[in-house]
Amino acid sequence: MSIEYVVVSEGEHDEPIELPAEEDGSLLLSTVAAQFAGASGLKFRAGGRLRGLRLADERVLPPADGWAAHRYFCAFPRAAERAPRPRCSDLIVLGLPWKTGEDAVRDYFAAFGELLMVQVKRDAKTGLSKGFGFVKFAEYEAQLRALGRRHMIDGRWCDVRIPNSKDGGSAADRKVFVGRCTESLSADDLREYFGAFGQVTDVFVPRPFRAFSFVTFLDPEVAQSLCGQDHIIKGVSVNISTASPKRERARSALLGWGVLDAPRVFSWPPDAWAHAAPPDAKPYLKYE
DNA sequence: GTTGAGCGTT
Repeated sequence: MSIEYVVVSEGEHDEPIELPAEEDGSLLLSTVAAQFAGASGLKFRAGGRLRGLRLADERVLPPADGWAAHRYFCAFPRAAERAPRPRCSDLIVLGLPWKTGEDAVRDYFAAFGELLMVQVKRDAKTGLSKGFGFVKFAEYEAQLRALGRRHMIDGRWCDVRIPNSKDGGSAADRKVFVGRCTESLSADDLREYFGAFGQVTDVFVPRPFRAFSFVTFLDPEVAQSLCGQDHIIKGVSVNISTASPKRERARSALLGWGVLDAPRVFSWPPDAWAHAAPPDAKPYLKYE
C-alpha cells in the first residue's frame, strides 16, 4: 500500500509541496499547518471559481473527484480573527537629511498607507531641521510595513522606530549582540549574512571601531534562535548573544556586586552568570 | 578592544 500525496501551496501561485494523506484518505490539518503555519483549511480552483474543502475532526476531506484532480492552496483565518490589531503609535524617523521637510516626508511615507501625522523637528531659533521627525499611520499594517525596513529619503538611509520615550525598549527581544567582530565586517556584510535567517530591520556597527555589532530582526524568534551560537562570517568567527539594554546591564552589575540592594522580587536574566564579576572586582560606574 | 546615536517647544 502506498501513501497518497496531496499537492499544496501556501497561496495559489506559490511553489507547491507534497503532503502525505492518511490511510482513510483525509489530510490532517496538522500536516498542513506543519508546513504552512496558521493555515486553517484548504481550497482549490474549479472552473474558475474557488471551492473550499470540508473540515471534520481536524481532518481535511478530499473533494468528490479525489485529491489528484486538483492542486490546493491554504485558507487562513481572516486577519481580524487572528488577533485584534494593536493601535498605531507615533513612529520616529531618524537620520533625515537637513534639507528634508514635512512635505517630502509625507510624500515618501504616503506610499505605505494613509498618514495621520507628519512632523519634522526643528531648532526653535534657527528653524533648521534636527534631522529627525515623527509620523503616524492610520492602519497598523502600514506601520508594520514601514517598521520592517530602511528608508531612502532625499538620498539618505533613514530608520523608522517606535520612540523610546513611549513604550521604550520594545525591540529588545528582536535584537542580538554580535561579539568578536573585526573591522573587516561591514554593516552590509552583517545585513547580508543575517538576512538569510530572517528579515533584518537594523544593523548597528559602532564607529570608531569596536569589536561588536547589533543586528535586529523583524521576528523575535529568529533573534532568539541565534543566541549562544558562533558563526563564521567572511572568515571571522563571531559570537551571538542576547542584546540587553545598557541600563539593565549596569543595574545587574551593581546588584551583583552588592552596591545596590536587590528588590524583594528579582529574577536574574538567563545569562546573568556571564556578567557576574569575580569576587575581587572593583565596582565600575559609568555615568551617562 | 564582546553591549548601541540621534527621541517629540506645543
